[in-house]
Amino acid sequence: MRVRFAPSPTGLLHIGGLRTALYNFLLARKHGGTFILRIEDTDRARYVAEAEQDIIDSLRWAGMDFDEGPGKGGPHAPYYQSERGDLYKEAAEQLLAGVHAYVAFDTPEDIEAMRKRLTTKENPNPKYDLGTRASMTNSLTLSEGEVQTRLDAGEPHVVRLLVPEGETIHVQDLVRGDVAFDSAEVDDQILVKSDGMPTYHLANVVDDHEMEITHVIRGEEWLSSVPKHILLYKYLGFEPPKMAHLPLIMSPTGGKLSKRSADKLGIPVNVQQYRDAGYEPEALVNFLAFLGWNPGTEQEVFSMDELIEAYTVERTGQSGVQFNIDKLNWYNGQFVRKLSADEIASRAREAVEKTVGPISEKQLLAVAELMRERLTFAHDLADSTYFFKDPVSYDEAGVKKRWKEDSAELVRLYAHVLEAGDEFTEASTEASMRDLVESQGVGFGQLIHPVRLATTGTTAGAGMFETLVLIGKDACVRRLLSAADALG
RNA sequence: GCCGCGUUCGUCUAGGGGUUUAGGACGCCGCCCUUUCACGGCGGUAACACGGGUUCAAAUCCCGUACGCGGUACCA
Repeated sequence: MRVRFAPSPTGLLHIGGLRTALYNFLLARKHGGTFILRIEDTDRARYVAEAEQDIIDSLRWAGMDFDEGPGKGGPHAPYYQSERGDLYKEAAEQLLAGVHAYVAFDTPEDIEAMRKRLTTKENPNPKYDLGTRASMTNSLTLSEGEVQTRLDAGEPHVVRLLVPEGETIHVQDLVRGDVAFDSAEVDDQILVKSDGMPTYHLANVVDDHEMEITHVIRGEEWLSSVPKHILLYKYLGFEPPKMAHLPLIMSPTGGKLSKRSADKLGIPVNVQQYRDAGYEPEALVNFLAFLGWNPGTEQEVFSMDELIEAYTVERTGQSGVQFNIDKLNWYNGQFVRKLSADEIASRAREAVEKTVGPISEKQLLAVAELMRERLTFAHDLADSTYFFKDPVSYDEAGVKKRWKEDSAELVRLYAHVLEAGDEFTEASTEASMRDLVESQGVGFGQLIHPVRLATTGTTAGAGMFETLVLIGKDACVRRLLSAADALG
């Protein structure tokens, strides 16, 4: 089994692309097959130089190493379509020789004029097909000599697929079953552009055959191109690979998840943005795997190895799926909690130091250990600045709810008790608080809530006494006293 | 317009003739745990697009309609 991920380097890798790569990767790993990366850089106008490195980095980050491809080589190198021109040229010549393709000299203006002439309400997109090819300038309408003369003169031309008449073209799609197309609906696709580069359709068919690809898994946007590919496989004498067309990822507001629509909703689309936002790669992978696929069990959280084990193409869904960032975030929390305190600390360090300045490894580790259950992202640690700095303000709603008439007095008393004590441990801080409330004849809550407010500035957090110990005796006393002054 | 694909809770989905008072997950709400917040546990909210057929029986099969998505490029 050999599968490929074949992106076009026109921009940063999109999560839809990552999901396509993932399904290919899972299939290959499950069956001990080969996962190939091929760069489809035949569109010189849309080429983006940084894109290739981004694709490679993103795949590695996500834990999907490829077996053959750029920088890695392999038996079918090179893995750039721009460097495989001879193969496409040869194929085009073979098609021309078998009269399954023809040369066309029409200029873009000619085609534009033809379309304008033929456009009606019923036919808003006239095609260059078996209905119109006879009225155009090509090797089907020109004499052999005339064609040769133009070719010799170096006249710009393209090579087009000669689509047959009256055929029904079938595809056995792994996720959709039998899909049939009438050849009358298929246009005479350009196979070789006037700059000599192949179009996707030709290059893709030639490469998939030459690289011995057995399974093509790609987005549904390709389904309507399949009849062209089937024809090419047939005319070239190639065996078509098995195909699976994936449901598209849609925006939460409907429509496809484009860069623009996502930006508007504040949803990242590029893998790099997820990486920068602090997502765990396993979480993104798990989430993406479940966007259009499910294992048929009730397990939701999967490691990459478990996904490989569980994956089957047959369980792929058929309808478009909406992107849901809440679920992704939930997955992220699941994976963050699986991390060691050490890993959480190293991921959070940059964000924490950015808000509170340099801190010791020991301290950061202790905070990570204490707060881990409360995190959605590792860098959420940076939100709890009170572990490192005195609070500069107190949560307004919290003060209103928890800070009573007697709070300042009680907090001061507690500060004095802590200051006088020899010990400063979870046990000692709790014991002195319990003693104090008893001697003052007040409820436990009347002290602990104001103490939390005074020492952290918030009403939420980990266990109070563990938190106090981490903050440290001097800082606790100082904070209690200054809060008592500030809040009265 | 034409062609192709699709349509089960708000979202991701299970279920593919009787097992279903349609199951799970996210979200939301409530309760429990608890000094708080989270985690966790328990419970709740909420769906078979519509209309015809086939059948003893349809979410499940067939047809139609509606709606959504994709394609209709010398882009991939």
